[in-house]
Amino acid sequence: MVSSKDVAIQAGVSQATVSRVLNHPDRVQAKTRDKVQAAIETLKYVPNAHARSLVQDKTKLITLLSGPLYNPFFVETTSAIVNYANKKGYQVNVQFVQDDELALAYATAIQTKVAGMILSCVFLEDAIFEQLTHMSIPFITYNRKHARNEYFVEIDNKQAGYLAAQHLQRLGHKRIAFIGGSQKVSTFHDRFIGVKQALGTLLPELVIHNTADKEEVAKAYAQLMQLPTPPTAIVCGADSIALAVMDVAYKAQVKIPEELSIIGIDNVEDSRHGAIQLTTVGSISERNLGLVAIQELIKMIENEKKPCIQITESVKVFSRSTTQRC
Amino acid sequence: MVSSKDVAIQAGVSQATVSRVLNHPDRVQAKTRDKVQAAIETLKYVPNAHARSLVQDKTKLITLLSGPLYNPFFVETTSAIVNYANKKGYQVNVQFVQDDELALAYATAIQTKVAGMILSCVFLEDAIFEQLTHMSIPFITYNRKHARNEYFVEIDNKQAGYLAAQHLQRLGHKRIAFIGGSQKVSTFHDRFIGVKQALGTLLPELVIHNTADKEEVAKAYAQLMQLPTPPTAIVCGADSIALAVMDVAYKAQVKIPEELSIIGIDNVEDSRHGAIQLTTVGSISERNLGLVAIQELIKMIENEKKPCIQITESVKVFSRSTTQRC
DNA sequence: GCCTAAAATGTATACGTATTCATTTTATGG
DNA sequence: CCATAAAATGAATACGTATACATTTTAGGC
Repeated sequence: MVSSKDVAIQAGVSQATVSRVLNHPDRVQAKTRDKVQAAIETLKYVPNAHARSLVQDKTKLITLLSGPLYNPFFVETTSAIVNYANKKGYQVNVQFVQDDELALAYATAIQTKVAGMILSCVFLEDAIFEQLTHMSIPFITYNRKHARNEYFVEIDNKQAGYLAAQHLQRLGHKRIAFIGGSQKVSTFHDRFIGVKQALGTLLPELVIHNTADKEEVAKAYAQLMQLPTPPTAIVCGADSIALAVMDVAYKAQVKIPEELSIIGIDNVEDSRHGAIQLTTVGSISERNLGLVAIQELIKMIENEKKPCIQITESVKVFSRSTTQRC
Repeated sequence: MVSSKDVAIQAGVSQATVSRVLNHPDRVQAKTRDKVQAAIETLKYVPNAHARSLVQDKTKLITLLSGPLYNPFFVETTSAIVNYANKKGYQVNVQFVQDDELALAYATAIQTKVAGMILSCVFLEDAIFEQLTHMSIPFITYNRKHARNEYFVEIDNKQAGYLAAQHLQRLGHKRIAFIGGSQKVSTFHDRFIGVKQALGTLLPELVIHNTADKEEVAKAYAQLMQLPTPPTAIVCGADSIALAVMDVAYKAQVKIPEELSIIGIDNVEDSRHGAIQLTTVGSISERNLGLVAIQELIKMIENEKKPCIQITESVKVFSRSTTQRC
């Protein structure tokens, strides 16, 4: 490994000067600057980011703890986050964490001294909040939020659930089912509250929580459809769930929306596809939540101050082709 | 920031002992080990990965240079790569790089002393190869490969192109178009060669290269369909392109496959979706290319030896519902 | 040409860890 | 109980960089 010391020798200057050429080019004469640059080229020197961040006690590194990519929502947010951070000169350490491995993910993530952390996967009650605060690491959550109600970017989940259920109700549906994820996370928790607000009481047999991946959605779907009187419409707690439901429904030759109406929440890119045309609820501004979050995080990092961030985007129904009058 | 020195003081031992507790617990008495562990808990000490990698001259860090996530192929590979690497104790630095920003991506990626590098985005002729070799950084490419023909994992792209075109030909199609990406990358280059082998000469008006994102695909599609005699079938150089074509076709009320047959290459997960059912060409084993690549890379990193890796997976047609007899 | 201020460069040090080598403590066997 | 080997611990150092401080060089004004 070629170090700044090697460059210094090659250029006939001190190591400090090499460092200055890199960080404060204006503080060094043009002549010596050229000598050093030449030496850098010759030796193909590249500065060691670890040493740099060790001495400066800061890094250009951000850790992203995202949900799994089989959910297109996280595809879009991950993409936006990584690209924006890179543009701003930050490297991004990515992990796709399943809820049950969260603790491990935190542990490893914290070892790398990071400039900041951006996470989607937080439980309502989660110890990570204290830990990050204690280490004074700037952080922000997107999609989900913590019970402490600080530093988050989300859509109005209650309203989203409400509008989704209301949409089906207004189309005349009476037997409306709900398929969602864990109630331990704010997203599904709040969305379900919204659904209940719109519908009043839901029959327990028509409510399925804790589905995560495609297989579990398929199981949930099967369970609903083999009921004596199956639902005529389903509110899916997320577009990823809706897409999975559509998949199994199509494969079971069930016509959508003729035989079954489906509505999602998130308004992901995929839902707009000509072959999908999923009716869904999403933010009015159509801003990418990940992008909003990373922008806020970088502001926090670079301004060193932490005004409490609480962003909740208003939502509306995007009516497409997977719902129709009952 | 609390350091191992602080822990040492708290526990009444030397810093060296703290380090030993962390790295060679067997080399320290149970009693002192407990004292140190207690101190670690009390102070919430977490070791600094930068200092560690500085002194050891190695890291548990891998850089991934992936293609953009609007291509579902990269969604699947990124997911597999990151998850496997994490399981093996590596952090993954991710960048989604457009071909035109490749140089910048390399530059920043190299600064972080990494254990290895895994990249999809390489040009056939690309200086990165020499640079990585010079820095003796283990690396591997997936999807694309370099002209040097070393350290890659791919599918048999020529064969894939050949089979895709042949499939349409056997269905009786005469006017077959091709939409692909840059010919500077091995993937599209080879796939197009295969197409030509199967079809003999293609009319120049039916060949469109250099499409990257959705918009460009839409333009390409429009260009083809407003020809005096439009094609009856399209070979898409990648499933992502095929999906984009389907999107615009559906929105233009063009029936697939009745009015237009479409075949892709990659066999991504999305292509199996009930609402999509894209006919495509993909590896027989259906192994995730990214997974294969990361497994090989980690082997290289941990065995320190570098047998040349050249993996080309055989392919076949997955016939679904976007192609039919002309 | 000399004095002074300013600019440029060099020297020394710190960051937090792992490890080599030296030293101390413990265990073993007679 | 002592001699010796082995085990455990401590002291010192290196990794590559940035920077505060010291020193040298340059420029400016007379």
